[in-house]
Amino acid sequence: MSTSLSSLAPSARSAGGPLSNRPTRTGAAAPPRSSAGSKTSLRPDDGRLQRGRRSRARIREAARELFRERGFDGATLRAIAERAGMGASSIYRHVQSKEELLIEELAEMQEEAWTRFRARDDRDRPTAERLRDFFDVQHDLLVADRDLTTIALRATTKTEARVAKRVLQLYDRTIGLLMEILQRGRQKHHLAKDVDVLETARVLFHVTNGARIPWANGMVNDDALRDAVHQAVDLLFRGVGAERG
Amino acid sequence: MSTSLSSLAPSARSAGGPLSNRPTRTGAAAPPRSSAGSKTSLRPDDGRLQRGRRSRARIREAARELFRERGFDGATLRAIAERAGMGASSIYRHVQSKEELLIEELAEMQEEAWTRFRARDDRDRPTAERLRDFFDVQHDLLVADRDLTTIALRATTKTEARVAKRVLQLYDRTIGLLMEILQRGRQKHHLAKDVDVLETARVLFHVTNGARIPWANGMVNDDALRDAVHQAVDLLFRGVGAERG
DNA sequence: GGTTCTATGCGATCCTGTTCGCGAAGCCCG
DNA sequence: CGGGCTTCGCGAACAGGATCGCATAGAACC
Repeated sequence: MSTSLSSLAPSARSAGGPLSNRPTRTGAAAPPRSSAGSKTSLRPDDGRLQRGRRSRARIREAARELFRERGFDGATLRAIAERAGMGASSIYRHVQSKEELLIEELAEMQEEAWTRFRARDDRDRPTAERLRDFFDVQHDLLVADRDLTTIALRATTKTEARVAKRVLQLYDRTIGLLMEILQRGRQKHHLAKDVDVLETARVLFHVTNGARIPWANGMVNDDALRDAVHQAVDLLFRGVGAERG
Repeated sequence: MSTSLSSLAPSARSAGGPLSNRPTRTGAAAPPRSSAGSKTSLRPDDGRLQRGRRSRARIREAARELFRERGFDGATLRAIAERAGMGASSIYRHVQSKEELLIEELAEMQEEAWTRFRARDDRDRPTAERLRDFFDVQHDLLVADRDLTTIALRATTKTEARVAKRVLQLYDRTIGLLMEILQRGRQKHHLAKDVDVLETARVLFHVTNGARIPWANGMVNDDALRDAVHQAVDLLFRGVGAERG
């Protein structure tokens, strides 16, 4: 529980990744969920494990369907369980929390966004254009699953949960990908030479993510969101300060 | 319930305020919760209303204390009720949801931040410096109540709830205040003349807000957060694009 | 005074995410 | 085959936020 006002309080404890402070390496997906120190060889063809994987798949499918039908909050765990053909508590053999079910899809979507972007990308285009393009791809995917934005954000606010860390990892990954684009831009002298690529990537990420909050709440429509993101990129590139002397 | 994937879906429905799309006015707190169309004159000295206000005050006090003692999630509604000397369900006569209790304090804190800033501000200083200063003030207050950031964010993910809208209003207010600073900067020619002040304010807000997420999760310490915010402001002012010709 | 309306308050109850203890079935080893 | 261990699954139960219907007491109006 907690989210205490004081518990984590005093300073440090950082753990790498672009969101924290050390410019570490980016990618690398999370390891499987089997507890780290298990000594058994964990043969993947174990009959039980096979059954487990099948169950897990059924759960994910049921969850995905119900999320789309009723939204995240409307999709009861008991309903998901029923559609997956099992009791509600059994779900917890495969998943740590309800949010995790959605997070997995967020991860998948993110990968998809990057793949699509790569497919249409050309590394020689202007950097700002590439960025806008990536955000467009991401935008289109998010519009289809509005809850992803929302719940990812929400998961981020459950301080104790491993889910929060997981989401932050995903965020990190996107930031890393943005860095990749920016790095290329620096090579091609699209960027001012004193620019901190990591910091810029973070800013880009936070801005676009933040802009989606009012959107997720229906205060802004899809197109306006897209425009806002584009504007933000432009703004960041041009800078708001008076002309430099 | 809901947070549906589709319910709010198709476009528009916007409602003013800097976060949405029309640059409307900023301030103005929410009206009291009594249902809008009541015909009674609602005399504020009504004995029942007085009692109500006292109860409400007790609730807020109890809530604030318990939030500090046990954190938001750790502070049970039943515990709050007990300390306020009433049954749990009675709280709902005064408040729409638990989050609302915290949101009220967020609002208060925000006002406090602005007041403090005003006290030490000098409108003739460089714009970037004023901005950094405001964020510092805000930072100091937030460090004292870490949950505020967290829960405000969480609240924005309950899309159907009025609390979400309320938080967005608060966000709007801050954005409006940032605009005020920027506007002054434009007058004093600290800004490039083609800059969209509203958009800039939004970007500033989202960046700083976003940067607090990893901080709230203990991935980044207080000072690093402060630095990140400063860096972001600088970045935005200087722009990351190659020198303009 | 009696009637009616409204703001409060309360206890019971609901709903939903999550935990617990138990048992069954599969695998390995001797 | 028969123990030991692990993976799955289950129903019961818990916790905590929220809702409901009923009760009470001021206020307003006749």
